[in-house]
Amino acid sequence: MRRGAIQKSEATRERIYASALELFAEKGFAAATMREIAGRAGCSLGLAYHYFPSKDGIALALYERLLDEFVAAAAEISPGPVAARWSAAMSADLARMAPHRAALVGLISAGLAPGSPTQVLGAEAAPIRRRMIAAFTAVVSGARDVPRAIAAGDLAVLLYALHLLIIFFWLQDPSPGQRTTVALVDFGRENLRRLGLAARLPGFAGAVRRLASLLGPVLAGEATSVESQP
Amino acid sequence: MRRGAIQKSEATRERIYASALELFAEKGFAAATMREIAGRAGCSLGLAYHYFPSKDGIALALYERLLDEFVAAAAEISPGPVAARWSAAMSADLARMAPHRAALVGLISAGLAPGSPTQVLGAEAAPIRRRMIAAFTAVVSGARDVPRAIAAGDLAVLLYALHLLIIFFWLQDPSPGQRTTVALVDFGRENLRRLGLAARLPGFAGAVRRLASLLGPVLAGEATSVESQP
DNA sequence: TTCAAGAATTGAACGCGTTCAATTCAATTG
DNA sequence: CAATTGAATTGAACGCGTTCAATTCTTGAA
Repeated sequence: MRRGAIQKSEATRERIYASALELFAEKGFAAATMREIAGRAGCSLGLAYHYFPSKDGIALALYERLLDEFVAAAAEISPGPVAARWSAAMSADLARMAPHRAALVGLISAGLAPGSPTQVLGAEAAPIRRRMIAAFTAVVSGARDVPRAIAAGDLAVLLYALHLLIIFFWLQDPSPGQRTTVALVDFGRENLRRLGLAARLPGFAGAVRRLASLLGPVLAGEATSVESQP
Repeated sequence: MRRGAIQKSEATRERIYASALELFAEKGFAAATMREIAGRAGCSLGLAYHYFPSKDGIALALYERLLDEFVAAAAEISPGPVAARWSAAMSADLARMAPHRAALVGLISAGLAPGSPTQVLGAEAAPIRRRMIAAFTAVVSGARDVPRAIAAGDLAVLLYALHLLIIFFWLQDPSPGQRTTVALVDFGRENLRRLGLAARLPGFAGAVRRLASLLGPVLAGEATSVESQP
């Protein structure tokens, strides 16, 4: 096997991937069948399984591309207040994901089943979650207006949790064009803008630290194993 | 057909329901097969589908029982501060759901697929969501310490949204005994206790109203249809 | 040119959730 | 006591995602 063959197999893989994304968008994740995906790609059913481990796996490949784009885009956001940087990152992410809503719904649905390799809070997806937290740390660190009382790492954990919530909501948002989700991002930006004021309130910084300490280990994938109690 | 037959068919239905719950708990929702459920109930596969529309439908029947219990329990909570009433409702709900985590994971997973009758934010589940909002309205109304600036209906919508979030998190919570979720409820109670102070801050009451106005229509199932734009 | 080796590709098969025409059964009616 | 009616029940069948032994194709070495 040589250069030509590698390109050919890569092209086949790409054809399967592309026809899958088309069908997911056309008829939804569940209604798109692997046989139809293979058929449109001009190959047999078995070959689709040679290139992808499962139907979910195709959606996962899409998600990983989007993840890379998110991380790259987060590093490029122009300096400014956290509120502006966060909302820029979220808006751009939603825009990138918009054409793939159906595929991502399928992924999330599979990602809730325990034992699945794509489980959202599962051990196998921990590296993905850590990359996202790192990306949000970059978003926070590039801002000058984050109060001293609030650790950048804590804020990054909370913004990632908020990101997860907003994506979940967006996938289900029944409003036309998902405009409620857009309004939710606006709402988040307005309130993030008041972070400096809020941080002066007694108890606020402590609450942020506490919430981050609860969610952080779960999201980063630490201390999630069940210890035996004597 | 008379009394005796009705009782017999009800008993059959209950046998299928019970063996399904057993198997969900034993091996998880996905690994429990309809053939095995029917087999343990001592009937044929087809009969299970005579009594339940689908595998998800069995989990939905469980959820509806839990919903009834939640509504009834919410009405029985002793008077006191909102924080205490909310945390009592949540703790009791988690305790009731604990034995059925696996079944509920299956339900939630199905409830994210668009077009499914069990879709969490879908039109068909709107009556269920309205009942939950009504139950939370009762929780709020039974408290004397809710600030005037915050409408009971708005707070109920937000507490229901928080309930959904906490249940979602609980279903995925990898910490032993889901202790992180318990800590999250404690955290919520502590912060709800400060609602009176927070309500005095400029902008807080407005933010509550705004968020409730965004989430309310989606949760209550209003204005979710796509209007044609001229 | 021949050949062995490994990649690319196939399609039959499995168990799953689900459907449905057919059958059995029990109870009311004439 | 049949006859009838409708519910309770069955099991074969369908299409799905997935697996895998078998086959074809490609390529570098002899």
